[in-house]
Amino acid sequence: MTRQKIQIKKIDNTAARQVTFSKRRRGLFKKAHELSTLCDAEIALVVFSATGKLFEYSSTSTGQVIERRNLQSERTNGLDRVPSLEMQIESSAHAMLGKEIAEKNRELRHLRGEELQGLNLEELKHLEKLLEAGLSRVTETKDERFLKEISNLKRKGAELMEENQQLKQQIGNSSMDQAIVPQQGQPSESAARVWISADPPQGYNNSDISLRLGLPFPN
Amino acid sequence: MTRQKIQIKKIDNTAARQVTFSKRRRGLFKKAHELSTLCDAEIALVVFSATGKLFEYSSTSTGQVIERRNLQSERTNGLDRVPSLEMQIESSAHAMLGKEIAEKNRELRHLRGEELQGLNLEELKHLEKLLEAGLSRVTETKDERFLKEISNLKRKGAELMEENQQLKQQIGNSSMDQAIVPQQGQPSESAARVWISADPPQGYNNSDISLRLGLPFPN
DNA sequence: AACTATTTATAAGA
DNA sequence: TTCTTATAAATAGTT
Repeated sequence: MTRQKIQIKKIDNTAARQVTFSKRRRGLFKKAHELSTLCDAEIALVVFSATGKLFEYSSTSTGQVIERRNLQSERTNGLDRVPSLEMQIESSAHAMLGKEIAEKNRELRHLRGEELQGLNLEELKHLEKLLEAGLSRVTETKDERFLKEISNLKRKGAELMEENQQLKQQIGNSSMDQAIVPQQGQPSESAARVWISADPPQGYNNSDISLRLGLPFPN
Repeated sequence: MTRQKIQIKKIDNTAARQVTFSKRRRGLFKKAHELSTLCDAEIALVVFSATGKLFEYSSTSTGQVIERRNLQSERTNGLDRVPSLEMQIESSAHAMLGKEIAEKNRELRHLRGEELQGLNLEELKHLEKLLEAGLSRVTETKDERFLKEISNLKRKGAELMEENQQLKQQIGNSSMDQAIVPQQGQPSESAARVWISADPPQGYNNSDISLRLGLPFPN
């Protein structure tokens, strides 16, 4: 556009082309910057050279402008959205996770005895075995838990009985020296009062204990 | 840049700014196109006016150039990647699906009687009930399936017996007229030969049938 | 990278 | 918005 007007078509000479690319690229970026400054515009300019080198200019951030463009073109039409390789990967990953969830749901329904019509006899038998095994393990664990509670309670009961005995002895001893303790009850009755807010002192069996302590198995 | 040189700073007058925006935008797009043509460059130019209007030029497709840019900057650094609102949404959806799968896996393991140590007595009891219910449904379905097979086989057996009877009669009749049929056997024995490649003709019970027809429950 | 003749872009005005 | 036009800016070809 000086010395001689040129045709706007690809420059054949490689060296000349690269020189022109450098010059014009600078000019283009300058113009882009002037426009954004003068007119308060948000601009992103991405340029790949013929050799694949990336140059970019942006008034703010290229990513930000691209995102804004995506939102904009999403609103107007659905066309020319950037599919984004990552997005495609994410989508297929999403689909796979969805399938996995569907499969697990199917498994769970089967284990709950639902939707069995699609299963053949072999599968039903396998499922039954699975459930029997699971059930026996769960029952076993539950029973172990019960037994542990029971032995805990037994131990606590024994400890309390022992403490009770000691208290009885204390009371018996001090009633000889001091008049503070009321003398109208039998020693066993006054000792029993220690138990009022806890457990009955005597005559309980294991199941009695668990119920009276308000354990979480009311049936 | 003519009649008078201007400062590169925001034009205050709104009307003047809009005029300049139009003029310079056209110039910028023209320059971008010339660069892409002359130097075989791939260009995307995205411009938002101060009023939010979107203008874009691209030598190929804006989306394509953006995608190429994303790949490029992914290779060089991890910076300024377009986070993309959708990508963020996808990511959190991904995380939620992941959690859902983890939860379902936990449920499945519990139903298989695994990892029960984290459950309390209430939960164990609930799990046990669930398994009992599931197991009873599965067993029921399985047994129904067995019974259906059995009645099917009974019906087939009855049909075959009837056919057998008819064949016996046919043979009995034709042996009177023709010498082709060998006479050395009892009528019942020659009739029995019809069964050779199928089923035994007589003396079976239901379980016999099911076994001999090779049904899919060998145990 | 620098020069410069020319073309091109465009500010201001209509 | 478009046209005009004086002038600033960009740049093709050369060094």
